[in-house]
Amino acid sequence: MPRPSRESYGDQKPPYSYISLTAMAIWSSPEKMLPLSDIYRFITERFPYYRRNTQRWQNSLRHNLSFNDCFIKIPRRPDRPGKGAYWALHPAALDMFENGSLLRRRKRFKLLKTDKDRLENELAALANINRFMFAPPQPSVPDTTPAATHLVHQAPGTTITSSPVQRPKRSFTIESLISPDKPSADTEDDVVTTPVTTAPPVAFLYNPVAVANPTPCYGGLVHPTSYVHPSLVTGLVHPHIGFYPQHPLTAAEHPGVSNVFRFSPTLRSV
DNA sequence: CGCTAAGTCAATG
DNA sequence: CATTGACTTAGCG
Repeated sequence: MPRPSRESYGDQKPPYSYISLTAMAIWSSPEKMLPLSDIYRFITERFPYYRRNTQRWQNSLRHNLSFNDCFIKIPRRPDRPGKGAYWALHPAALDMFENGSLLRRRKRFKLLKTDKDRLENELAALANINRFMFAPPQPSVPDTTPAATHLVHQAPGTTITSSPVQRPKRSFTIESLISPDKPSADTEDDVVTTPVTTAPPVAFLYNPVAVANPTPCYGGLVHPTSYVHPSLVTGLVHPHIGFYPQHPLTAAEHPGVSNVFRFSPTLRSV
């Protein structure tokens, strides 16, 4: 035996809840988001216990994904093969297990209805953008070089109803759980160092925790974990979606889609 | 022990 | 694959 390698619980049930397991899987991925199938794979590869009764626990796990606000479903980019959406962690839920058991959180992570609705709107809009961005003609994926050329445009009536989501807490504990397997010089320690920027950053990272490195955008860099004021947002950057300049989508042309470009109070720095 | 998070079963899109 | 509900099980203060 070369080495035990994995956190070998053998065939014994690991001391983690489905939520913990799922969070680990998602967090271990480069993009911080995974399709269901990959979440399954992560779990079965690491924990032999879950190689049996798959029907049962996978059903439960799915139940968790839908039921818990800490998981957000992000539409798959049409130009990526595979089925099902991607699942990510809600940025505000990263400290879910902090000073708590991995078997049972102290409290359930629940979004305020208002915040939940907003998120839903944004994600719905995201799906719309996908359709239009990857329309029939040809999939011009503006992934690598954004080249945005549009001015800041504060959406009319963009009220920043900053709900009292105080999160001055720490980072993630899941991180350490999966580290033995993943050296990744991923997230540095300089997290949280760049709160509210006042200058150049002009893009809004839809899923701030999804990208390992700062994403170059029009006008400067935006740290994945930084808060970007809505008035500075000219487009949207998402690791899975690419860059979307605000221009092509005006409230007028695409009613109901404009709010994609508004900053969501629920997605502040972590 | 009580509270409530977590897990199960299963119907329904 | 995803959502939901009704119900059971079980962590933890």
